[in-house]
Amino acid sequence: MPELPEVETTRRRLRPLVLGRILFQVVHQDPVRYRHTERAEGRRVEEVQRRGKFLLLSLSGGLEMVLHLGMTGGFRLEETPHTRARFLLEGGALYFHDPRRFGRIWVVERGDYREIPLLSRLGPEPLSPEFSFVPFSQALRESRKPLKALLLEQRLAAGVGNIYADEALFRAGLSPFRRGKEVGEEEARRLFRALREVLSEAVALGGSTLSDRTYQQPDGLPGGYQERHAVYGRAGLPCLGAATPWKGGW
DNA sequence: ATAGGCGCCTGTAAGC
DNA sequence: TGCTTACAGGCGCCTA
Repeated sequence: MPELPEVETTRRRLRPLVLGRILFQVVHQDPVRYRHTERAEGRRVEEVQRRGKFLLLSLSGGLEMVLHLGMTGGFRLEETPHTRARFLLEGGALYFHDPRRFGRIWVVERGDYREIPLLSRLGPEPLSPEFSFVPFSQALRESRKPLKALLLEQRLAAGVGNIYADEALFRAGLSPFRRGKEVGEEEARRLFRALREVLSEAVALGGSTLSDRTYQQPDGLPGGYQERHAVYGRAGLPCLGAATPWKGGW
């Protein structure tokens, strides 16, 4: 569930905690999920960036630590029953918490993503100036897949998951079952715009913390966008601004 | 090219 | 109350 807004919020909170510090050791017992972390030891953290749902920590010596939070991954300031890796840093420790263990860590030569195929084929950042309508609508129309599936693929735009795919489609007034190639110019424009709006609003509010509280910031703070969800997790609930649940069908 | 299914993983909700 | 089963979902992978 950490999607672009949650990962971006994590990046912003994590950055001041690690920037310029030496990473002494990454302690864990899972060399399959957390690859080559020993390469990072003794390196300084030079920058903390995000690409789609990936966190990218530039390390001294031309290395890079890539993290994917999976569904339940996140950083905590203290140990938890689900601490999977301990980051021992100059000036303190950070704990990688991940109950379902879908999170992954790699340490690679900077920019060498051969071990991380998804990162290599990621589409454009939807909140960057490089996200432009023409290639977006062109890619839409080249596919017969349902819009929801297309949004989840990370090719049209990087960082969109279940929550924001649903929210953007709803805001654009498009059914998730519509096929890419059936979408007209005006509809494509609405989707393009809705994606940017929904994602930037969610970033501004610190992402979405669902009722399972699986996503939270290192200091335990929740996000604020869950209260704005128009559709995600709202099956059977009243429409926003309406008194009774929707009784319609598809 | 696309669809469907499984596996990974564990907490929680729902059903009996 | 206690047990079992279903579900959640990001992603890879396999088969049809």
